[in-house]
Amino acid sequence: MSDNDSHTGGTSRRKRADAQRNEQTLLDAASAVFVTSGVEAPVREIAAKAGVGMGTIYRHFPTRADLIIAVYRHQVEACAQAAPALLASSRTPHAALRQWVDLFVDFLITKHGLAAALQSDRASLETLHAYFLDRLVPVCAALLDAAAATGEIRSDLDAIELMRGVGNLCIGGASDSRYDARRMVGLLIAGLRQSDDPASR
Amino acid sequence: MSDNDSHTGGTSRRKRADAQRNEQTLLDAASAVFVTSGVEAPVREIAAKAGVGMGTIYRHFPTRADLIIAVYRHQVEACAQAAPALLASSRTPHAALRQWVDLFVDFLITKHGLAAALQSDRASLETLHAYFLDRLVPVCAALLDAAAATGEIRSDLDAIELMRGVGNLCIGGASDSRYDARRMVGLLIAGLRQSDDPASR
DNA sequence: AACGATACGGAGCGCCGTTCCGTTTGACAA
DNA sequence: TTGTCAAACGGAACGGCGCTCCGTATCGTT
Repeated sequence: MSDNDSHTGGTSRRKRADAQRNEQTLLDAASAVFVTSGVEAPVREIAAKAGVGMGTIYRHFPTRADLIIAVYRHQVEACAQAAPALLASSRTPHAALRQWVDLFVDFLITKHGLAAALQSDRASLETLHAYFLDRLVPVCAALLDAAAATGEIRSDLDAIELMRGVGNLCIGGASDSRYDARRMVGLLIAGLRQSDDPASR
Repeated sequence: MSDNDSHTGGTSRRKRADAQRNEQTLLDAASAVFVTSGVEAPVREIAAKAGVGMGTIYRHFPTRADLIIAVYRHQVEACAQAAPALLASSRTPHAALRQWVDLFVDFLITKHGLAAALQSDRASLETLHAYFLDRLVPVCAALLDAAAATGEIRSDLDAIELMRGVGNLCIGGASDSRYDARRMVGLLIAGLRQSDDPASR
């Protein structure tokens, strides 16, 4: 629709060469800055690192969310596509769910501040929110449904809620030796198990 | 200790009346603004609500953390002091722990943005961090130890870690019908149980 | 070579936290 | 009551930030 399509009206206008170069330069710069300063790094810092002006960065990525999404799209995609394989290779759906959540957690805690950005209700980040949810919630839901079908876990929990919980647990998970996000998420997933133990209630 | 004592050095200087009034006015204003705009509300908004200048608010509460602490001190204290009673009245230490965490969660999710502020690593909020941890971690540790002593729960978890996990889960817990922080925390606490079920591992 | 269309750069605006200092006010002694 | 001064006040001002806007430069085509 709004894409610069290469077929409507024949071989129409393609994106200019310098624009393509700048987009890639910006992605590389943002990726580097996100590592050192987190995803909330000043826009000016990214622009400076890329050696471009403020206008350029906003033209390519109108909101910070667009930039973050572009930088991490590949890894999110990989995470999403790993689910079916895990489900097929694991002994139980619950094990597959656990492994998949591990992948997601690894991704989140290595991206400084991303988990926090994901949970933030800042309006400028709603696109980010939507992207992650749209892409990963169905994947998570499939794993959840499979595990619920075998009776391994309770079935009264939405994928959205679980993902938000996992995302929340990953906030501040890096660079703090007193907090291990992986362990907390492990607890959460363990708590998900259907318990026949009457003492639990 | 740090109070303006009325005896040291005889009847020495007491705090001026207008200063006392302004401090109370500021606490009331901040309390109101925190409800409507969250704990990250602009300082100017609080000053305006109280009808004082910028200088006044910073003189009474040098950092935002000081203000937040002053506003919520009573409730934190109540939460801390509830623990022994719960431990005495509950049938098991785990039940006491669950009830106490419920209290803590109720407190966090009703204060718009407080949970997020607690986890933020902004340097200006380190006082807030320290206050909550100093006050509540020992309380939580006592409950945790009691439950571990009976073998009800695993014993390899620090109170700090649990509290951070619970705090994290409460982020964004209000005003979002798709996410129930209480339920997530319930899962976490359930996952804490010592499981003799071999299928869990 | 000439000319649109496209993209670029950075000055500028508004918001925010924080500081700083000239002015006002309350408390106490004379 | 009045005088005095430390204490407290208020808000202008500064630096940093996100974001916009438009004059300028560059690309790709004729």
